[in-house]
Amino acid sequence: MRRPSARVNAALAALDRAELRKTPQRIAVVHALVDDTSHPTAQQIFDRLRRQMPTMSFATVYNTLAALERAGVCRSLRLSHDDSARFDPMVEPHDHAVCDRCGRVLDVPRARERAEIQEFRVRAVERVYRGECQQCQSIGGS
Amino acid sequence: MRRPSARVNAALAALDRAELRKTPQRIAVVHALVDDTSHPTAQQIFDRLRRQMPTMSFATVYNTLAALERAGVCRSLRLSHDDSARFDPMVEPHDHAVCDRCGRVLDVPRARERAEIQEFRVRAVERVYRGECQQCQSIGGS
DNA sequence: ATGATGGTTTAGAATCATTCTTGGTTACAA
DNA sequence: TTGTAACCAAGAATGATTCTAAACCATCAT
Repeated sequence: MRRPSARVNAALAALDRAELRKTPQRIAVVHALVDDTSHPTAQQIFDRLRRQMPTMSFATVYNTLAALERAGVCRSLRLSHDDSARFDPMVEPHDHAVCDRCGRVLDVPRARERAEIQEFRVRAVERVYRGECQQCQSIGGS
Repeated sequence: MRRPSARVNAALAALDRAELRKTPQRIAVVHALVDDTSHPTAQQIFDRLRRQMPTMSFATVYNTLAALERAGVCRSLRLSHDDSARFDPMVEPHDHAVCDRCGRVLDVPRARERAEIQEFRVRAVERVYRGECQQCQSIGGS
C-alpha cells in the first residue's frame, strides 16, 4: 500500500457520495482498477486481488465493479463478441481502439481524428449512438 | 414462401461463393434474417423458424448465423452489456442508435451526422476503432 | 457490554448465451 | 452401391455473470 494517487482519492470520494461503505474489498478493487489503462476483465482484477486478499470472492469483484460503475468511478465495455466485460477507469468521454490480432484495447481521446491515432492501423470504425428513440420520447418520464 | 427478394438472392449467391450448401435450414435462416431491420437475436430467429420447421435446432441457428457472417451476409453486434448478440443483415458500413429505455436498435447511415439522426435524442456517442496495434504490425503476417 | 439493524462478503448454486460432441442423415462423387 | 464429407439434431459442456443463503461486521440504541 503506497501513497494514494489522486485517482484513488477521487474514487473513494465517489464511494462516499454514492453512500457506499469503504470496505477493504472495495478499496482493494479501487486500487487495482484506478490506474490501470489495460482495460482488465473482472477475472483479471480478481486474480490480482486474490494474492493480497485470499478470501476475496469472485462475486464481490463483480458486485463491486458494478457499484463503482454506478458511482461513476469506472465504465464497463463490451468490445468483442467472444470476450467478457472490460473495465475502464477513465470516465471522461473518449473512444477505444481494439487490436484485431491481440485484443489489446487503447484509449483514444476525443480530440484525435480517426487518421491521427498514433501507431494504430485503422481497418474500420463503429459508432454507437445512445439515447432515446422517438417512441420512448413520446411516452415521456424520467 | 413468397417470391424471393433481391436480398434473399444475394444472400444465397453469397452462400454459393462461400461454398456452403444451400440447405433448407440455411435458406430458412436467410429468409428470416435478410429483410429484418429489427436486429434480432439468435433466440428470436430460432423462435420464428421453429414454427415453420419444428425440428430446427438452436445450435443450427447459431452455426448458420456464424456461417452467414463469415460469408458476408450479415454482421453480429454486441450493443449492450446485458444483452445477447444481435444480427444485422445490412453489411454496408453504417452505425447504430440504441435506445436506453426500450433497447431498440436503429440503423444510422454514415452520411448523417450525429445531430441529424431523425427522431432520436442522442445522449452519448461511442466509437470503436478496429485494426492493428503497433506491436502486432511490427510482428507482421497476414 | 448487549442486542438489533442493515449493509457487506463469501461460497457455491443457478442462469443464460454460446459452443461442443456425438451419432445419425444427406448430398454428391466414384 | 459405396464412400466421403458436409450437415444437422439433441443435449451436454463451457464460461461469464448473477443470485442465494448464511455468516460477518459496523453502527446505534439500550
